[in-house]
Amino acid sequence: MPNLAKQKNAAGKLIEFGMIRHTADEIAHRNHTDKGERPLRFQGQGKLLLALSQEDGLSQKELATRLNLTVQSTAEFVNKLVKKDLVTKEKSTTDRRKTIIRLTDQGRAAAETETAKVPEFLTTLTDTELDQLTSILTKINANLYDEINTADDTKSSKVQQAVSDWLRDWFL
Amino acid sequence: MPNLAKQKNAAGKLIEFGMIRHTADEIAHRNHTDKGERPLRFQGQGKLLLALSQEDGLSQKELATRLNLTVQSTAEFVNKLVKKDLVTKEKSTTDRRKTIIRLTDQGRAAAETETAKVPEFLTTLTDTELDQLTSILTKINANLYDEINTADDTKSSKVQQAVSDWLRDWFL
DNA sequence: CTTTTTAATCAGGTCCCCCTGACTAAAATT
DNA sequence: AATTTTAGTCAGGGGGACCTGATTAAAAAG
Repeated sequence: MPNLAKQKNAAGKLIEFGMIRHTADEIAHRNHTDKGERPLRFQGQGKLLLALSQEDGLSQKELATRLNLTVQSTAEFVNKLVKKDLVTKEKSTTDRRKTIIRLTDQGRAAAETETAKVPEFLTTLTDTELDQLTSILTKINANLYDEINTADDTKSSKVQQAVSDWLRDWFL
Repeated sequence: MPNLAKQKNAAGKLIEFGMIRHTADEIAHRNHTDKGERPLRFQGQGKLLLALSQEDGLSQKELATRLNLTVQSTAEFVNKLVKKDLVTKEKSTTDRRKTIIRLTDQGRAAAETETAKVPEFLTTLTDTELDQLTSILTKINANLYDEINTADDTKSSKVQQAVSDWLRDWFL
C-alpha cells in the first residue's frame, strides 16, 4: 500500500508546477510579442500546428478528423494561422475539392519552440534526476492513456496516439 | 555537463504528459457535466477559487491585486461564480464600499477537487518514485520561480507565491 | 448523365479570459 | 464642508475555442 502522504506531496507539487509553468510562459510570451500571441499549446490553433509538424500537407478534412474537430472549427483555426503566416492553404491538384495545409518555416519554428526546445528548468537537473523523471512520466503517461482509452467514447484517443508517436520519433 | 539526450527525453515526456493530461480531463469533465462546466484551473474563475480557498473573505479589490487582474475582470469572474453558487458577495459592514467574497461549501469543494484530490495516475507509482518525483518537481518549481522573478516586471509573482504557500500548508 | 457524397465556405452563436473608459457611492483628506 | 481617493458597477470590445445550419463546387456512383 503506497503512502498516501507521499502521493499528496507529489500531487501538490504537480499542481504547483502547472500553476507556475502557466504564469512563467505567460510572462515569456508577454515579453516576446507584447500584444496578440497567446500560449496556444494543445488546443485550437496550437493543436493544428502540432499535427502539421507531425505530418505536413494534410487536407482540412484530415486535420479535422485527426484532431476531433468539426471541419468548420478547423477552417477557422486554419484561417487564423494563415493570417499569422504560420501555415499556407493551397488547392489540391489531384482533387480540387481539397485544400492542403502546409506549415510555413515560421509555423514549423513556432511548433518546435512549443515543443522540441528543452525547457530551461530541465537543464539544472542531474542525469539521474532526468532518468528518474523520464521513467516516472512514462509510467504516468501510460496510465493516462489507459484512462482515456477506457473512458473513451471512441473519440479523442487517436489524436493523442498520433502526436505521441510523433514525439517518440522526435525524441528517441 | 548533463546529457542533452536525457534532457530531450524528459522534455518530450513532459510535453506528452501535458497533452494527455489535457485530453484526459477534457474527457473526465465531459462525462461529468456534459454541457457547461469547463476545466477552470489556473485562470479566471479557477484562479479566484484557488485564491479564496487560501484566504476566504477577501474584497474584490484584494482579489484583483493578488491575482493581478483588473477590478472589472475580477468583478466579472466573481459574478459568474456567484451564479454558479460557488461564492457569495456581501457588503462589508465596516467599510460599505467593499464587497466581501466568500466561498460557499460548494465553492470550497470545487476548489479542493481541483487540487487536493490525488490524481489517479499517481496512485500507481511506488513510494520511491513518488519521492523522486516530488524532489524533482521541487527543484523544477524553484527554477520556474526564479525565471519568473527575474523576468518579472514586479507583477504576477506574488500570486504564485501566495498560492504555493497555500499548497505547502495543505500538503505538508 | 443525373444523383449522391465529400470538402469547403459563410453566417451566426455560445462561452471563456481579460482590458479600457465612464460613472456612482462611500470613505479619507484637507 | 468640499475635495480627493477608493471600491465597485455598467457598457463595450478584442481574441480564443468550439459548434450547428445552410449552401456551393467538385468528385464518385448509380
